[in-house]
Amino acid sequence: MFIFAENSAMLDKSHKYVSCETCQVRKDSLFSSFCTEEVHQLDENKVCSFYRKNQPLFVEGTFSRGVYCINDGKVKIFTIGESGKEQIIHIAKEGDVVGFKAMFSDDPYKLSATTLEESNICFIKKEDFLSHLESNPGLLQTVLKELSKELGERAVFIKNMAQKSVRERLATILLILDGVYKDEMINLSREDLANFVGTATETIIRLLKEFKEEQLIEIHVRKIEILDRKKLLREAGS
Amino acid sequence: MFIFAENSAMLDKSHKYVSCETCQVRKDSLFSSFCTEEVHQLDENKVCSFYRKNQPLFVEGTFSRGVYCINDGKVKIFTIGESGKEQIIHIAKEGDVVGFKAMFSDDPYKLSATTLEESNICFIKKEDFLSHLESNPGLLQTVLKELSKELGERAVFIKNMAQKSVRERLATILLILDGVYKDEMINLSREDLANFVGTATETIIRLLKEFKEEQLIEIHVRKIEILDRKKLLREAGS
DNA sequence: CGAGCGATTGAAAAGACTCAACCACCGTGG
DNA sequence: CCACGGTGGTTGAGTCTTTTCAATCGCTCG
Repeated sequence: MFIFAENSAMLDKSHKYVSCETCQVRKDSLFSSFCTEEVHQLDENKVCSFYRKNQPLFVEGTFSRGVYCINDGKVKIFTIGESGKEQIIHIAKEGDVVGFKAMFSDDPYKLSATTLEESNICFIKKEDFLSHLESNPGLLQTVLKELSKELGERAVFIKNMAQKSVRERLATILLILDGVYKDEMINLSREDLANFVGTATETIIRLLKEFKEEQLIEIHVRKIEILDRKKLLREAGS
Repeated sequence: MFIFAENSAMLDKSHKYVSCETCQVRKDSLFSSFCTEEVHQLDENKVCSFYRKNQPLFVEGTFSRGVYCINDGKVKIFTIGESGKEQIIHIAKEGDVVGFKAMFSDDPYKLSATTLEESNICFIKKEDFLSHLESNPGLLQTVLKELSKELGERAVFIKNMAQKSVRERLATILLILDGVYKDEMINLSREDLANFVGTATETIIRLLKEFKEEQLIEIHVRKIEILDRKKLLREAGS
């Protein structure tokens, strides 16, 4: 059923204007602390857009004009290496607010963001976001917390990259993705997976096959189903 | 002359109480925007301590009680992997303020900090720091900027770990250390170097030998002198 | 003087990468 | 309706970097 969902109209997405008042994901977002009045202001000034798969939100080297609030869909955050190879740093999902880190310095984006699937994403102008930040101590608190959380996550990421084998890293990343994709199955190209794990796509394919043979995962063409989280965690070596 | 400095009294350090008013490194620190009154307050409440080599400032898993302002010395920031191996994330130097990231969440430290050499370090209590943060928008600005800068640095670090060879990574790290140690020579154990580069100490030794043979560096027992920054940058592949 | 730690070297083994070829699926256009 | 081209996925084989393990060395400290 999962497997064929893609072929049905069930999961088709299209442009829809989402009001912040009724937005289901807002309560988990940076803006969870907003009062009715603030939500209304947010709603007035945002711009809600539909993105197809593989459309960029922003590109490293350019300057921030505002933040992106993901209402629905997934976005990869990555940077490009010398050789042109992407390194994915993070996958953002519904409820995540993306691109606000670059707003606190006058430096250009150090990362790029591109949709991984069809997505509905709202844009909030830099000045609006900053003015909310000034007037709402709760938002500031949340932002500081988020920044510090991400710093911690990246330290762990660095450690994983530095100390774990590719096999362990793949297991780790699959578990992270399991959290991102929640009730859906993981749906990433082999190349994106490789660019997240930091390895070659061939290696990813071979290791996925191993995991499949060991009954840790099931592969449905492009989608990956986690069968045994406990064993996978053991494989991840942490 | 450099080489023998260690044996003379010239570089010996000892405890000294540094007044924030006259502190030479404050102007480059988080507290650069402070007015006379604020500097005075800072001075009143800080505690200045002398640390020998290899003393911890804080340990991952414990809770933050305040921030550490390095007046003199170097501090490694690291996390411990499953196998017990350290992964160094950052080396902090004079003027750096360390440990304030953990203060914005209620989570324990995710990183540890330990001195790499004899150091003079001031401690500012959490409540004092936070109260300055509330009353001084300039400090908040600086903190946000710093957080976003570090997030960017860690993304680059991840990319380097994921995409570069050990040799390239060593070159990269040597250049970073060159910036940290400025006019001094790099002075780290092979093991610390390995834990920064993310490799085995034997590999570090072999690669340092190669770099030495290629006239990129000179090795004075434990200290490393950079001879050719341009070539090293080329080796670093960026 | 002996213990012990950090640095060094050598040799063998393993993990991962590269390259090249091939396959499978999908949408297009004739 | 089918051949075509393109993209993404898969496989195999050979190569190379890096790791691991074991042994040695040199220096410092008690």
